[in-house]
Amino acid sequence: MGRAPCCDKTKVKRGPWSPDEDNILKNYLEKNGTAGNWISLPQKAGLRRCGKSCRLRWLNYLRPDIKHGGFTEEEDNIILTLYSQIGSRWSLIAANLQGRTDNDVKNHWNTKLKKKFLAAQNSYNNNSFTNNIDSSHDFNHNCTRNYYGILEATCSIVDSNTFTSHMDPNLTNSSFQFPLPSLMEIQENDAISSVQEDGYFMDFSSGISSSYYDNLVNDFDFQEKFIGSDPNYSSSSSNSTLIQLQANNIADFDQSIKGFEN
DNA sequence: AATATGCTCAACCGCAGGATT
DNA sequence: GAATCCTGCGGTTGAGCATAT
Repeated sequence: MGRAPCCDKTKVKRGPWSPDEDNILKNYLEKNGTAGNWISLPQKAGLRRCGKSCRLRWLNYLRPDIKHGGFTEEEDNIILTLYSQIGSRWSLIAANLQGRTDNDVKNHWNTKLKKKFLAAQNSYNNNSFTNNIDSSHDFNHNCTRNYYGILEATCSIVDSNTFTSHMDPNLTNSSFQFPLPSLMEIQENDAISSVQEDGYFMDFSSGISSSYYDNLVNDFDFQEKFIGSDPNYSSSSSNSTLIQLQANNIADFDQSIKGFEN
């Protein structure tokens, strides 16, 4: 047996709401609330509308705390960050934005942010990263995640007066971005990159997916250097596995980082 | 000025799942 | 336990507006 429709569609009004209807709904809800039942609300309020339509109109437009107007850059960043972590869970994303509804966020994503997001991903993923480190130099190194979910690494060459780039003699420090194949595969702060005296390392103390691992090893020419218990994360009840990957090629590091310069 | 195309966003739809009968 | 009700959610649609040709 099929599900009964929530209302008789031949007897309710559809389409855009008039100012009068808005007033009736707003006044009724401010006085009475929903009383826990949207389906019976339109009849009580004197509206020829489906209960679902009333609910949507209230939640997405009439509620007093709704913020109308364009999204700020900060809001964009929050949406992009959360989308990279949880996907299209619009209601959860909207819950992190004061005064925004899931419908607003979804529309904004579909019309503006999706293109921005995909363009950024394609741009990073099309760059092949050859991870070459000149081990004769000392680097300060730092990794953060930007709001596209891309891991950004910044290398500063500490002993810059001894460093000579083949591509650019003036290059003493730079930053590059390390594309992630999938935004959901590594949790924030799981990857700790480091430049050590014998090469470029990425350590994963918890949760590296097999596809990301394969990507590092095959596409980016990393090799497995160490796999075992991580002393920094072990406790009496559990141990974490440490996977350490080392870059194979050392030769053209300055060329690589120049290619990923901001 | 007229028409085509693209964009925005309010509204609708169907489904999932929890609550109630 | 099954049937039904209701809410909330994400995907989609289409009217209206803006811009390009």
